[in-house]
Amino acid sequence: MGVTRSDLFTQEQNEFATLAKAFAHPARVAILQYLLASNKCINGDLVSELGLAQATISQHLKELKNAGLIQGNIEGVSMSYCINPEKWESVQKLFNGMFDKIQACEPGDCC
Amino acid sequence: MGVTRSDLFTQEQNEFATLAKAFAHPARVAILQYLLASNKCINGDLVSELGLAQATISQHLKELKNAGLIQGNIEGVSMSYCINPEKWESVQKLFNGMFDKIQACEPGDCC
DNA sequence: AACAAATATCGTAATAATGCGATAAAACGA
DNA sequence: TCGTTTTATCGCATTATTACGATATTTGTT
Repeated sequence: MGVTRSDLFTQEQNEFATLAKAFAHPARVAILQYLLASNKCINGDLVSELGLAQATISQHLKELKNAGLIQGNIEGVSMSYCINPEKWESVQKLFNGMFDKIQACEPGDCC
Repeated sequence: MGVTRSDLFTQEQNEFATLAKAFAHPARVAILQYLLASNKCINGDLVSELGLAQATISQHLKELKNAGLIQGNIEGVSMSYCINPEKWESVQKLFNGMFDKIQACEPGDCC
């Protein structure tokens, strides 16, 4: 008990939930917004930008990387992170595939 | 330690993260897809549809309701849940506001 | 009123997520 | 090589999430 029953759901449902989980923390949202605003970015900026400890930010960056939303390159002594454009576009399509499924309500059918 | 530092982030970032958290479980994704597919819906359908216990589904429905994504009406002895269309639309706009922020990469700027 | 059906809530156990200090690892310059 | 800077990982404490049986609540029926 206490463990998510991924086996009960479709691959798409699990994938959607996993991506949503990557968005489900304000620090990660802030990181993504920062990367979106400045195409070029190094991790050090984030430590001074957000009020969290370096270890915490590194952990959030790892999760975003695991989700495929960002990618990192070694830039000399520091690290350069940016959005993964292909993944970003596919995620937008996945989410809009969900959002667009809503249909007009017939009066009486809806609550 | 161990508690999310919501005070460090903007209201928009916290709101975005909270909504994403509502999507961040395959059972809730499945529930939303079911509600999107059938405009009319009662809770009992979901218990037989998904493989989870009644108490668990009721809990997920509560979270979706708290997030404002769905709304429930008493329908005789049972309960009728459906998507909240206004909220749904505003969430789509919020997410696309994020997704659309990506800009074309100048070669050399990106990693 | 008594019963049945459908949901919600409670209590509890297990797992996941969050935050951060300490430390390791990697890359550059003197 | 040694020291500096930057990032990643480890270990731990704390809080949040998930699941479900048991029970309470609500509504309609007889």
